[in-house]
Amino acid sequence: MSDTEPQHRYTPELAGAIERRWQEHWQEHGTFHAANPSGPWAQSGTADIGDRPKFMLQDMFPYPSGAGLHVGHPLGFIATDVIARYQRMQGRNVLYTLGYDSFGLPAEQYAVQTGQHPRKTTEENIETYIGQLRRLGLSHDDRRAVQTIDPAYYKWTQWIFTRIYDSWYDERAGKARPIADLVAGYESGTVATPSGAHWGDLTAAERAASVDARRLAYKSTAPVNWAPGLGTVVANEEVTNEGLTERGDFPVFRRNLPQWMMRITAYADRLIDDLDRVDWPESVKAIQRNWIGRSQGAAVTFPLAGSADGVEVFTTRPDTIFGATYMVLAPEHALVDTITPDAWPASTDPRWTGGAEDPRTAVAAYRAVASRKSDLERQVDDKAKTGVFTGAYAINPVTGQRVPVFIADYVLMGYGTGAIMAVPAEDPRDWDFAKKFGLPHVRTVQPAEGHDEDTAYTGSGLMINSSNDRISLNGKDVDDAKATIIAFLEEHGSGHGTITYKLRDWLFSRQRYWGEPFPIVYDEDGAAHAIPERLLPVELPEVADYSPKTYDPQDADSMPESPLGRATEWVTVELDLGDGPKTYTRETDTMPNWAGSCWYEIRYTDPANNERFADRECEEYWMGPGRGDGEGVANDPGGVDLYVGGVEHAVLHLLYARFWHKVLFDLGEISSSEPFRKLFNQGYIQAFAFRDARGQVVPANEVVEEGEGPATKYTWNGAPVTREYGKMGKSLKNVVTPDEMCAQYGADTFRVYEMSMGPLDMSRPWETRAVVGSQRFLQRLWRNVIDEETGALRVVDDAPADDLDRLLHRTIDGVRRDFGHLHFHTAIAKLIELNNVLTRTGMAPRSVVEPLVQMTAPLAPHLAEELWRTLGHDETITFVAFPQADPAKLVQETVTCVVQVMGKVRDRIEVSPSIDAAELEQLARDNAKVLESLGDKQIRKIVVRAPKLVNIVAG
RNA sequence: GCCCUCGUAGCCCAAUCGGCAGAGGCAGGCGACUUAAAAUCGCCCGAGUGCGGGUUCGAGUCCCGUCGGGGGCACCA
Repeated sequence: MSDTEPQHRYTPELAGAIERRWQEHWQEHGTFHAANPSGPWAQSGTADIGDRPKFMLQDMFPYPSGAGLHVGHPLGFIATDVIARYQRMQGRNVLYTLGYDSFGLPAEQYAVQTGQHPRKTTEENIETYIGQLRRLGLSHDDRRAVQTIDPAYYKWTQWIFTRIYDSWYDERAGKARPIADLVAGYESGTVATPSGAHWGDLTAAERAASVDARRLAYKSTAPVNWAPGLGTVVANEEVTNEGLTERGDFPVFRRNLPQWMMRITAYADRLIDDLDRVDWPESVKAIQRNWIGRSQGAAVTFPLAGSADGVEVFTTRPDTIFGATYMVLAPEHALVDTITPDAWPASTDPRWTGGAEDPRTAVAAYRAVASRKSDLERQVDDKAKTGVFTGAYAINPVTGQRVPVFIADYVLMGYGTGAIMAVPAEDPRDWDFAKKFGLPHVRTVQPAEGHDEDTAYTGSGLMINSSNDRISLNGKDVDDAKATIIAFLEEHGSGHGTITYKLRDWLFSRQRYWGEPFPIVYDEDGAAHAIPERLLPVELPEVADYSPKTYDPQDADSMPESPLGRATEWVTVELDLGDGPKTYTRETDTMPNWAGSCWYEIRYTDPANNERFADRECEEYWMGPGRGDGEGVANDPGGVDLYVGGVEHAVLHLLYARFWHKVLFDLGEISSSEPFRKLFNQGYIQAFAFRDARGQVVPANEVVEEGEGPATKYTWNGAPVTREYGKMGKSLKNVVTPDEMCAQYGADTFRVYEMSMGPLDMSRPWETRAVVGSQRFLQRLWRNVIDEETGALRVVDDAPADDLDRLLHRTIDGVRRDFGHLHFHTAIAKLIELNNVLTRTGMAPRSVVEPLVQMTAPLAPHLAEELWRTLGHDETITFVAFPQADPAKLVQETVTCVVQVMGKVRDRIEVSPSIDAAELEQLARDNAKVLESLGDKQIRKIVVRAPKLVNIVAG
């Protein structure tokens, strides 16, 4: 076979050789090293920053799993590489690299399974990734490829933690400030202490507590998500809506445990409001807004019957307060103990008591059951409302009616005030509960015509049954009623308008080994102290057993236990924190794996810096507001010019990273107030999987396909199999790797194929047999430049034919536009089209071939470099200016004008592009085919869109 | 249940502002080259846009409804 093959054909073997050669060339020359404005790389690689504009782009850095990459993973990486290369050809200084997120649960679990140290497996996995990716020719600045497990990196992760720890959120200033300012505020009395006491009257411990209460990173005992099967607590964001952990699907229980938290809730408003300043997909903005869940309403206090105390509730429907016929507290609510009497009030409905002799027994029993329920179980018995009467009554502040107070787990402690006023007539959940417990309802909004009388009414309407001797809401619409009643409540001291959020503080502790240690030690009194910068990093110690203590997944009463707690020699440490050497105890929890990814984009700008997490000048150069694509944009927050990644990080990583970024901004450490100015979500490459009659997965690449369309039959070893569509993975036996593709076709072909499959943001199925199309394109391009038999240059210096020249400029114009919109698939189509014309004419003028090679360079860089060199250029094509379209050549000499009668095409005429409407109309009126189809019909109207269309309306 | 997306040829996908439904690729067919096959080259084939309404001179595109795929949220008061 190979004897007959032309010697200089662009075969996979030749492609592979070319690719390796250029990859070495780039490596050797530091071609992709980006210069910084200051520091060691102020002059770098091929150039200094000069007065070139900058462009910073990146992928969401990968978490290297043991399985290596399949063809779906590099999709985003290839896309960003195309953009990076395109931007370089536009003359921009481009910051583009790829680091590794490498602390965290999966690495640890994998290490536990294989009995190896997580560092070893993690580093091996990273090596595998680097090897696989190197083969693709990605133009990363490899000097900037940070790894979160590197102590030189996590030193600064820990340092940022201490900065957050040493900060508080000043609501009046609307930003974070150093903790010293808080102490000064407490001292001067301009900031009230939590207890309201004078600073001077507080003991040292009370003062410390007052400061701790305001820190942005704080330790507290609060209900957290405890997953016994995982042996650690997890953040709210890491619990799926089934109430299972995102990693491993373990049940989650609510437990009160002392844990480190991040006060992300202080930033709720800014995290929502600043979404208006970034260029992100609306869907991701919607997800974040929804997650933060800002809702406007009122806090209303219901006095307790026979007591001076009251219960504060949060409601978004204060207008319905006249219909509040009972109240519900969350089972964990602090007031429950104080309000619950010893005995049931006279004539208590037996349905309310849970069968208990007295309220205290009923409440205790209900609380026990509720606390043992995992989130999953709460989901499962969904609509069935449960609860018990506390024995206490409150007073509806507008009706004066006594209303019974219940506890029920459909009210959550973590939201609002953990207490509600229940309005069965206007809330379906309250309706269900009221129905079950025989509680009354009063309609306060007139339901719309035809409303089912046996349900709550949540629609709009006019208020009814809502008046007392001081106020009447009757006849008002809902919005008007809300405003009126809030004003009334405020006037009478019973309530006020307020805003509540679904977002809760970020649970930052993990009882795991494989994470950043906290830079925190405790003194003999148990008070926490931050480790000063000079003693960072706090390195992760070696331990004999790094696996966490896990439990039966259902064992709700188990307690988390950190692996670092076993490193006894490490835990006890003597330090001088400024007041002489003392013995301290280290924090043994570690940070969640999100910590390292909260600020890596900043580190990319100056990764070799040992003095600072990033030089201020570097951060400002690459990420500052009004720079790069933010130039000329009003209110630009700065940040990475383009960030590409999957939508699955919409709340986790992207919310946390924004939060840290804003804290650093507030503290004056950085100039940008958002980390990622523009976000793009790439789609996924999915794959078909096949199962036999027993439901067993069979290898997808051995399945035979016959027939077309709905009649297609799939067989494996002659037996019919069924097809399904889903993720690529080992268990589905449908994995295709980039390594296979590079071996079979070459990296350039693989890159072009991935980019040509469809729009980047859409998911699509992988189809190996279609890859050959991309190979044919590159092969034809090669053949247009180089004689396959002799290896000689085939290009001629003749001027191209006029129509070829025009096509070239249309192509340049279109490709530029497509690259700008990340529409690589249409750009490739245009390049193929131009190349096919060259193939067909059999003659390749240099003035067409060179721009074609240049335009192909971002997509198939190795091939382009090789052809560029063959064309006689010594320099890398990397920085050669991208072709410019000549506007004069974009203007067509003639345009085909469509002549329609009643919207139907009747004729096409060639006209000048500059033809005026009147002239075109006349041409259409006189057109023979038009006259024919018009017959004797009257012309009613003529729509002229010169020069492309005329539509004659007749009747 | 609510929200967001996508439905165009056998398959993957194009179609600026509403203006000729087709740029490109795969598969398929025919031909050239070949002893033959593969590869290569040339030519060809193909849908009225999931379905039903509406707006408009004109709808794949806008609006309403509906069905199907994918994703997010869900006792959040």
